[in-house]
Amino acid sequence: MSNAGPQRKSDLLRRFASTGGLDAQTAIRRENLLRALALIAREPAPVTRAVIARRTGLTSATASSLVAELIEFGLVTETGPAESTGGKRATRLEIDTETHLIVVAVVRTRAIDVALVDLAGRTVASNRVELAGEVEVSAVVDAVRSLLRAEGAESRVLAACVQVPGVTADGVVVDSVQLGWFGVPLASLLEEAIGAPTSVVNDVDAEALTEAADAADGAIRLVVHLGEGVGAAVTNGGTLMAGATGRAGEIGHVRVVFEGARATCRCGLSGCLESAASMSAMLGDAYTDEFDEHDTSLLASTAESRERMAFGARALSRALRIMSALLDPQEVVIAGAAPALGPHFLGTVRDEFEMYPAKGTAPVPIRYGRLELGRYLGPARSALAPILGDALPLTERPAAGLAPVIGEVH
Amino acid sequence: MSNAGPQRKSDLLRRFASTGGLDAQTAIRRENLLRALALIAREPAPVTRAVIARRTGLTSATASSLVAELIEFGLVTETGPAESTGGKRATRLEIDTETHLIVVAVVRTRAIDVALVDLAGRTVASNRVELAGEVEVSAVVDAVRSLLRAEGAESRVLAACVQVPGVTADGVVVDSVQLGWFGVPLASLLEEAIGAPTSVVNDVDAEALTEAADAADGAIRLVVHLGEGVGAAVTNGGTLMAGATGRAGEIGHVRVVFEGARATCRCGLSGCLESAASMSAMLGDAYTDEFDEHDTSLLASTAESRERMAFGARALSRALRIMSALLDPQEVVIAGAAPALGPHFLGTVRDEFEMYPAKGTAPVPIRYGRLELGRYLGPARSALAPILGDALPLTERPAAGLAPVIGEVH
DNA sequence: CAACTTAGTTTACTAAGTCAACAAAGTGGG
DNA sequence: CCCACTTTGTTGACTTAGTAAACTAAGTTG
Repeated sequence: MSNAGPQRKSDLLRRFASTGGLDAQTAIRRENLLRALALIAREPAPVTRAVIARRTGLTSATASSLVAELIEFGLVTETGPAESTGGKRATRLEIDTETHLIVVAVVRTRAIDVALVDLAGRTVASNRVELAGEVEVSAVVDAVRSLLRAEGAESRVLAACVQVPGVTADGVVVDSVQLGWFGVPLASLLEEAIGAPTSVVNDVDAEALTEAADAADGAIRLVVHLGEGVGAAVTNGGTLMAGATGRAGEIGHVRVVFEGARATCRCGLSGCLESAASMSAMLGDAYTDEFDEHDTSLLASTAESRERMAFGARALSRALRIMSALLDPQEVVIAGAAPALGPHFLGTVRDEFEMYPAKGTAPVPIRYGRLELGRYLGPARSALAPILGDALPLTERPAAGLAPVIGEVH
Repeated sequence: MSNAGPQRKSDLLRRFASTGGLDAQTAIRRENLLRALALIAREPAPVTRAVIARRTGLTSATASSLVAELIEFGLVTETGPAESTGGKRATRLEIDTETHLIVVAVVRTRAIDVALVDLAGRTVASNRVELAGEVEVSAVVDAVRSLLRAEGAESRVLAACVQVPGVTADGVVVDSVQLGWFGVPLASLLEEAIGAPTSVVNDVDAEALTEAADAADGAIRLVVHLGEGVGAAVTNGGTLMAGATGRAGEIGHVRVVFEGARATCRCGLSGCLESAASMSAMLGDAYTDEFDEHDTSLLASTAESRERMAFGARALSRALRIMSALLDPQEVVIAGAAPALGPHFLGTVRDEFEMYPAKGTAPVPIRYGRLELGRYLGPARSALAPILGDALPLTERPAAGLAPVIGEVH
């Protein structure tokens, strides 16, 4: 780290931040830099300058020049020589995890989690601030500032993202009933406080992006979130399909049960997917906002709860059949708190799904969301998206034995 | 037309045909050429070099150079001066309809339609060849050759597309039960015969592309095709979403009717969407392969047929509710032979759709496919896609009073 | 150890942008 | 009516970032 952080960072932002007014020449250079970066980040085998040249079709001279710039920016480092393949040994390239950090803040109704994530996706520091009453916007800024100061990382922040429950658009929390926030320009507030570009993301979208982390270009993935309600998201490559009015995925109140609908849904109608397949519908009072996804003790304890889950699985698979026939996705992910329902529920959904195999459709793997990926990857990816697109998958597992520091920070 | 066709054409193909081995510099030039071309084709107001410079953010020097090249290629022409806006009068630019032509062949079970379409989307010549027995591959080549000779247009063909019923992939008719063709490399056969790049497209996909003709970037459209079966397609901007295994849109045999399913579907199961909402299911024997979409005489004549249509509308709207909640599309298009079902059917679908408005979703316009756009636009767009992307919308209406020449050509 | 391979850099060249000056052809006020 | 001002489009000098090919560096293998 010969070159100081802030210097390097502003160069980087100038090169990558798509402020619209990019001229054509720098745009293509940006494209090539990102292609090289994506290769280094995603390829399982060691990547060298020669590999970049071969895989991108660029000349080795260009590959060298791209790598030089990526190293200059603190995005990539050389990590010793690779084995020879019959000639001079190549120099391994890896993502630089020492220079830049991503700030992630997850705002919940009773707590704020703040984390620092490196460019490989490892959580290098985290902290939870418990909250007494309502969530104030300033509490988010304070929580972030505290952790940065504690880690001495103020100058290493490349980008930040705040995850909130509710409707978000363009850095603004448009409508969050859970937090009581309406029209809060959260991104610009935090941006001013920490001096790094900040994005704001919805919790369901963040989760879908986490699941789509290693997506190849053009891969379609259908993510269904089960929580208090039911939502869905479609990811195309590494990006979300937002829909014409930004309301794609609102499948919770679509009617799927036409006979034997249990009760009226909170929306006023009956037979909604949500009233059958949400966590609340299946677990009743056992499911709360602070539900622990790893606790499976409450499940399937009574005949009634088993029956509820079977009913929910049936309703869910109905919706899944249509959606997956339409999109022919790579896979279907059932995320949110659903993994806590255990293998039996997933099995039931699969069985129901395959009970009516639609002619002409391909079999689709259905799996649970990967809780072990950690909750910070989706927002971290969102933070980087405006700068580096989805070049960095951030799929590295969290470092073993790193327990989050729980407690107040002032 | 000072510069002869073939010369110009090969230059054009060299510049645009994405043979993969494009180097980075020519790639960006290609991009800019297409941006300029798309502006000229799509903008309602007259486009000039100055407009291109302003809208693309490129300098006026670059805009001039781009336009010069487009004119050289026979894609654009100057059409007189525009009004002054306080200074020198600009030169209007329009798509050149005199130089290049697109060949479209539509293969049906008993006839082949061939058409020549100009770059504005106008059908400038067409012919139908009625067939006695089975459709031979050579008949397609002959039909195209005949029309080209009759019009003296052999050297003006920029690209071609053949539309066939059945499964197609990469220029090959993989499986067409209707034609009895399996693994026919149709594209390369015709390409050799006429010396222009040729693509092969499925009829449902072609239709969806026609409907998405004027799509803005990133616009999501859901097109449902009603014919002998039921299929769907999702278009994102001007391109089709194919799915992980190329089987997106196969919603015909998804179960949507759970109570009171009429009969077993031809797939062996019951309650399929197709068994309720296909044209065959709703019209019975009145619907055949050679159904005339403009003939509405058979419809709703009996109480039973009215009831069948209502049942079909209900089943269809169930599927539509989920799909549109998931994708939040700009609009839903009911295409295929459906427009022949008249306004009453569409009204029923809309009513059923809106009967259970899912909370959180946006209202979606549902409309019939636009038969008046003509059947050649989708394939024509597919023909150009490998060369010009979707720069040219081809949305011009067919020239009034141009009746297709019906009869044998030898 | 010589011959071959592979990695990566250096140098000359090229494509295609930007910038700024300028010519061409209009409009409009005194 | 003429001169100042606008707008369009072109021309030429300069810049960015690519390619191609020669070259250096550092290995492996017969």
